[in-house]
Parts: sequence; C-alpha cells; structure tokens
Amino acid sequence: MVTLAEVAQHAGVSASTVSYVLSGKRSISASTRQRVEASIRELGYHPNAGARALASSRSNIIALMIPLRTDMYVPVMMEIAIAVTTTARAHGYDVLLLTGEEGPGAVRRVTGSGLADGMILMDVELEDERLPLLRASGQPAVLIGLPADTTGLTCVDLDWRATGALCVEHLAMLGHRDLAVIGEAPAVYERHTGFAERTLDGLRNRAAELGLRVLHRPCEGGYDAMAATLARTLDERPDTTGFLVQNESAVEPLLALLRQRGRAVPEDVSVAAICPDQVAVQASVRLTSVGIPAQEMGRRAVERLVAKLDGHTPDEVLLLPPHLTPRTSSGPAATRS
Amino acid sequence: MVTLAEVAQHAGVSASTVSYVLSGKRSISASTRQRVEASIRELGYHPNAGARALASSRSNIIALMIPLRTDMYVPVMMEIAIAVTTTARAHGYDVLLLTGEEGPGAVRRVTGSGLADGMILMDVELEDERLPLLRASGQPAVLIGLPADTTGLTCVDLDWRATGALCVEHLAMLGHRDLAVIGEAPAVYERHTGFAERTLDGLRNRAAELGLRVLHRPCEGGYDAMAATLARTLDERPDTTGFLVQNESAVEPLLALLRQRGRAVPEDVSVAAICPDQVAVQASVRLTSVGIPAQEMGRRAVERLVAKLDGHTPDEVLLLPPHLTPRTSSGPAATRS
DNA sequence: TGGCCGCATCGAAGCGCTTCGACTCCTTGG
DNA sequence: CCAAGGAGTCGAAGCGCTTCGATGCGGCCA
Repeated sequence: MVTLAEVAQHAGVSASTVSYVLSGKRSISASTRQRVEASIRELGYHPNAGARALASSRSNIIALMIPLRTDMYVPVMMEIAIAVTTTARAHGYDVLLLTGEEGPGAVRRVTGSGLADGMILMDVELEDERLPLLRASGQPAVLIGLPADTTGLTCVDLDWRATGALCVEHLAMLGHRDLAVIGEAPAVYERHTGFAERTLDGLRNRAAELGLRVLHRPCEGGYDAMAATLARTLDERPDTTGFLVQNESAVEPLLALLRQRGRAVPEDVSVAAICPDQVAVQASVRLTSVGIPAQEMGRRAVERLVAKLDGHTPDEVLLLPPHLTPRTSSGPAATRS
Repeated sequence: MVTLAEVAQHAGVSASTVSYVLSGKRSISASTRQRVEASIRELGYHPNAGARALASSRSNIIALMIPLRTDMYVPVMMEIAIAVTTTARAHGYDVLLLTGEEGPGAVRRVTGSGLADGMILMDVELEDERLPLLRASGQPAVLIGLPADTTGLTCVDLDWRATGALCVEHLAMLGHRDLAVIGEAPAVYERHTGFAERTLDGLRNRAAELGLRVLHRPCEGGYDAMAATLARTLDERPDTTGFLVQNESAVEPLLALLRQRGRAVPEDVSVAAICPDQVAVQASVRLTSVGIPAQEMGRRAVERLVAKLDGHTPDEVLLLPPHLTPRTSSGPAATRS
C-alpha cells in the first residue's frame, strides 16, 4: 500500500502539504498542487480509511438500518436502499448496511465505535424501540417513516394521511359511496407501523367528512387470503363499488377475483391502489394509484443527514405530498336503479 | 468517547492487557479478565473502529456490490443482501453496500483504501468488467454468479445448467414434447448474464437428449409483453404443452392469458417456473418450480469469504444443486388424438 | 524603511488501538 | 536445588493520517 509519506517524498514536499492538497483546508500554490497530484496518480495512492477516520474522527460512512421483515413490499425497500447509497456516494459517503436483526444494540455499537458518522433508519414504528437509544446517543440520524413522537428527530416520509384522503376524494368524486380498504397484513397493523395507521386515519377522516362508508380489512398477500377477504367484504357490504388497496401482493389477486365474480373494472367497481408506479402499470388492469416515492425518500434522507453532519440543522419533519395518477381501473360509479 | 486507556486505568491494568482481554490473543488470568470486563461494561466502552483498523490493518468490513439494474427480480437480490448481512454479523463483520453505479472503480477504491477486508460481487456477468481489477488487486473476494473464466476466483451460484435440465426432465417425464421457454427480458441476455445463458444451455442440451422441441423467447415482464410473446409462441408452435418460465413478472400474466385462451392448467398445458418459492406459492395456480436459494447463496458466499480472510483457501467454485418442487401447475400431457 | 500581514510550507504531536519483546513469578523436571 | 519454560502482565513502538502552531518570505502601507 502506498502511503501519504511516500507520496510526499515522491513529490518532494512534506506529508502535511499532501494532506492539505487532498483536503483543501489550506491554500497551496498551483505548482505544488500539480506536483502532488501527479505523484498521487503516478503511485496510485488511496488514503487509508482507518487512519483517516482515526485522525479526523470522521468515517465518511453512514449506516442504513433496514428491516428484516418481508411482510412489506421489498422492492420499495430496495429502491430506497439504492437511492440512499448512490446519493451518499455523491456526497462522499459510503453506506453500511445493518439489518433489524441485531436489534437496538446496533445503534449503540455503531455509535460507540465511530463506525459511522450518522444513520438512517427505515421502517420506523410508532413506538420504535431504537429511538430512545438514538436520542440518548446524540448520533445524527434521519428516519424514513414517522414515529409517534418526533421531538428532536429528523424524519422523511410520504404524507400517508394525505395519501389516504386523496384516494378517498378521488373515489368520492367519481360517485362511489361504499368503499372497501384492503390493507396490509394484520401483523403490520399489530406492530403499529406508522404508515399503515396514518393512511387509514387520513382516509377515514376524509370519508367521514364526505359522508362515505368505509370498511377496512387487513389482508395477507396471495390468492387464498384475498379470496377470503373479498368474500367477507362483499357479504358485509354488497354495495361496495370502490376498492382501495394498500398491499401490493393483494392487487393482482383482487383483480382476478373481481373478474371471476363478473364485476368489471372500472364499469362495476373501481380500484385504486397505493403502490409503486411500476406495480400499477404492470398489473392486468392499469391501476389508478398513488405512487410511493421511494427514490425521493432515500435521496432526501441522505441530503438531510449530510446537512446535519455539515453542521446545518434543517427542518425536522419532511412529508412528501402524494400524487394520484388516474389510470383505467377507476371510473364513475354506476348509477343505482 | 471512552477509550481503551480509560478502561485500563479504571481496571488498574495496562492498555495492552485490556487489548488482550478483548482479542484473546494472549492468556489472561481469570481475575484480571473479570475486572477488565466489569470496567468495560461499567464505562460503556466500545473499541474505536478506525483505530482498530489502522493498527491491525483489518477493518472487519466486507463490501457487497449489488447491481443497479432493476430488470431482474429484486426481492431475490434483497434476500441475498440480507442473508449476507446477517451471516457477516455472525462472523463479526459489517457490510458496506456498493452499487454498480460507481463502476469498476469501486473495486479499486475499496481495495486501495482498506475500507473493506474483502468483497462479494453480485450479478456477475460472463465477461464482467470488474474482474480484471479484482484479480489485479488480489483482494479476497467471492462472486455470486459465475463468469466465463473462473480461474483464481471463488464463486457461489445455483447450478443453472442443472436447473434447466431438471425442468426439462420433469416436463418430459409427464409426456410433454413441445416446450416453450419464457425467458428474462432481452436485455438480460444481451449483457450476457451467466445464469440466463446457462439455464438455456442446460435445458437445450437435456431437451436434445430427450428428443423434445424447445422454443425460447425472452420476454419483458407485464401483461402486454407476455400477451405478445404468448401469441407468437402459440402461432409458431401450436402444439406447445409445456411452459417453462424464468421471469417472475411474466408468471402471473402467463397464467391469466392461458386462462383467457381457455387452456386449463395443468390439464391442457403445464407450467413450471424458475423463481423464488414465495412467488410459486402465491401465484393464482400453485406453481411447480425450482426455487432460487437466495439465502443460502448469501450465506455461503460470506462463509467462503470469511474462510479466505482467515487464511483457509477452500474450493473455488460452489454450485448449489437445484430442487424442483412439484405443485399443481404441471401434470401429464394430454394424449393426442 | 520598518513593521505587519498573509501565503505557502513544514514539523511534530497526537488519534486509539495492536503487537512485539521483555520482565516477573511460579512451576516442574532432572 | 537449579535451569528451563510457561503464564501473566507491562511498556513502547508504531499504524497512516489530520491539524495546530511555527517559520520563512515577499508585498504593502504608513
């Protein structure tokens, strides 16, 4: 391995000069800079990460904690992770991947060891057990997702409440009065994942304001679960004409089952989904949907974190506004006889 | 931050003693060890990663390079990534996430800076541009996927050739003579991704041996693409009774389209898939499939890498044997009139 | 013309840890 | 009873980098 000292010797300057060329923290004459840069290139020098971290107490690494669970739509997680990584690189940071498996202890380990300069937590629950440790550690962090108590935390998330409301408005405008909400798996609600509860909340409030009836049913993905859920729903509310799906692996089964029952989409029933755009356009019916801005969430989270690390302390909670794209799965409610 | 020296002072021993307690590289009396451990706990000491890396020239980090592309089944990538991370933790390593975006230069950067002790490359192509750099760097590495030339490399992969052959055998045994292979998107073949070509290869060879006819059609995911592909396939080979799908986002469209055309599964046509088990059981018809052992691949890759880092140099290429699970999408070919 | 300031550079002191040699006991075999 | 050797501990020398004075030097203002 080539070291700073070797570069310095090769360029005929002192080690500190090379260091300043690299960091730009002091002015260096053009001629010296060029000489040093030439030596760096010629010797193929790469600064040693450990030494740099030790001397500067900055690792230039940010930790990304992703959930272990697979009961939520994985591609979204992946997209966020990739957006985080590429954005981080653009700011000169690398990304350390942590899984939920290690538990809250991971926060302490990373914090304590100086492995990372800051962290990004995904899949934050309303009462997340990692938060007390986070707050105590004083580690710069950004959450993707919104806990119940956000004091002292920086969060980035889709505005789920507005998302729910937006969907209801869309269906209401089309004349639908009875809505069924096909939700995430029961486990998602049980562990109080913020986004699921908030969506429901926003959606129910708006429905109440507009005088619509809403039936909410959590649903595991797949055909069998969806079949049972649909049967029950139509039993309980035969007049349901609007479906709102917030569970990607229930989308296709629902469409197939509606077809089976002879309910045409969108003539007999309308379907709107909260899912990645890719899912919406690849489905057997092009779905009216509110997209999940995974990339933007990842990018914003990193930008916020980097700003914190640079000493700026920007706004605390950033909610991205939802966008509904009407496609062919929703239309005017059939007028009743 | 608490340092080694503070722990040492607190415990009334020298710094090196604390270090040896931590690493276990020299024998320490039980009483001293206990005293030191108590101090560590009491002070909440965590060794500084940078200092440790500098002194030992080991970062205890492994780099995982994942592809940026999203034309392949993302959940599999994610599952591998998670398996890699948890296995790595179990061996005392953290995982640094690199995306393909940075290009082959990432290999050099990580190697040169001592950021990681070794790396795992995913989505390796037959003639991967990262390999020359990897070989040159001498960095311990494990590939998930098999390049054309494996000399000097350690690789872990599903035995795709055997996978293709296994599927053909299954359908042949059921009496099918005309097979259609619905493959990955054309782009996947164009960039010479090993697994796609190998599967095809294994499958064609076995089909030739058994006297079956095979039609291979790459296919983008989604309904429209699948509809076009299916129409063309049945035009060209009306007698096709066996379908083999190696593209998760074509599975459900295919099943729906077959239904539309009045071809019952498995009575009229059989369908086998190469996909994660979860996809196979969640489909509208429970699919006969060869699973993709994502977890095992991730786990094995880490184990191989850790062995290398520990100085053992185990076998170079590890091919996992495929397993076919018969479900309800395949059955005996209808006897011809 | 003298004093000052700013630019460019250097030297040295760490950052917190690992590791090697050395030292002190204490046991054990001859 | 002594030499040999092992167990347990310590001190010190780095690992490669950053960063804080200190230094030398030329230009500028009064």
